[in-house]
Amino acid sequence: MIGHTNSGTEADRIWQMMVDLVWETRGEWRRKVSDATGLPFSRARLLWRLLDEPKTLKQLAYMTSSDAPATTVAVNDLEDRGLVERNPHPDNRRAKLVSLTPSGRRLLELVQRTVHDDAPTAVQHLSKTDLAHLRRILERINSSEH
Amino acid sequence: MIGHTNSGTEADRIWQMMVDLVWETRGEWRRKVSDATGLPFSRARLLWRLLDEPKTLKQLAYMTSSDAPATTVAVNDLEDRGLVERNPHPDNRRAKLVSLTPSGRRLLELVQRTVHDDAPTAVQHLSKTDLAHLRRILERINSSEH
DNA sequence: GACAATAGTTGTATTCATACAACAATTGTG
DNA sequence: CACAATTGTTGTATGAATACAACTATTGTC
Repeated sequence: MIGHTNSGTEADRIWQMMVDLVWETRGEWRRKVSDATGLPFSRARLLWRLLDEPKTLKQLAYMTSSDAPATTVAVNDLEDRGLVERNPHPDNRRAKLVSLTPSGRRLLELVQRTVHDDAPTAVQHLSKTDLAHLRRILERINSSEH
Repeated sequence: MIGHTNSGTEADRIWQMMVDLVWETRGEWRRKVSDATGLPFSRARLLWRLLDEPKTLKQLAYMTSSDAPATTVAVNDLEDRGLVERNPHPDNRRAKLVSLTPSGRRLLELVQRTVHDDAPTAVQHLSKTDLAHLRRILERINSSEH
C-alpha cells in the first residue's frame, strides 16, 4: 500500500497502522471472491448490497459511487446471469427494485462458505486479553460511528 | 464492502470488524491520491514503492503482482511524466534500476502534505487509554508478522 | 562454445470502469 | 395543463488492468 508520513495525531498514526495491516490482505481476498463467483469483483460487491433487501438502481448507483448508466449495465449483467431480477417499485412506477434471485442468494452463500477472510496469523495469535480489548475498542468505534 | 458471515474464531470476527472499518474509507482516499497526483491510483502506488530505494522492474512487477510487460508500460508512463528514471544496474547489465527523479520525489511529498489519511472521527474520539491499548496491540501484531 | 535461463521490451487482444450525451417514462409543481 | 425534475435505458468513447506471444540482450551452466 502507499506509505504515509507519521504526522498528525496519535489517533492518525494508529489509524495508519490499521489501514496498512488491512490493506495488505485485500488484494488476495478480492481475487478469491472473483474466483468463487466467476464475477468481476465489482459485480460481486453489487450483489452483496442486495443481501438484506431489494434496492432501486438509484440506491445502488449511490452506494457504489457510480452513475446511472454504469449501474444499468451492471444490473443487466447480473440479470443475464440469473442472479438478480428487476421488479416494479410499489410506490414509484419510474423506479425498479432489484432483488436477488434464489440463484443469486445461493451464490452469495457459496462465497460465505468458501471464501474465508481469516484473520492473519499474527491476529490469531493475540492473547485472549488483547482480543477482548480489541473487540471492545472496535465496538466502541462502531457505535460512535454516527 | 462485502458482508461476511460471523463464523470462524473470535479473532476472525474481530478481524472482520477491522476490515470493514478500514474498507469504508479506502474509496475516497484512493480518489484523493489520484486527484492530487493526476495519476491513476496504480501508478501512484508504483511511485511510492520507489521512495526508499530504487528497484528493478522485476522487483516492481513482483510487488504489484503484475507481469513484466505491464510493469514496463507503467514505468514508461512514469518516465514520460518525468517522475522516474531508468538507470543501469551496477551488477547486472540485463536489469535496470528505476528510481525517483527530484520531480517524482516532490510529487510524493506533495501527496504527503495534502492528502491526509486522517483517522475517522470515531477513532479520534477514543480515550487515551483505548488509543494506548490499540497501539500496543497493533504493534504486537506487526512485530509477530514475520 | 552451445544452450538454457533471466530481465526487459514491444505489440496485441480482452475485459472493466468511467464518463457523457441523448432519450423515454413517470412524477411533482407552478 | 404545461413544465421541470426524477428514474432508468441506450449508445458511445476513453482510459486501465490483465494476459499472452514473440522478441532482444545478457548471464549462468553444461
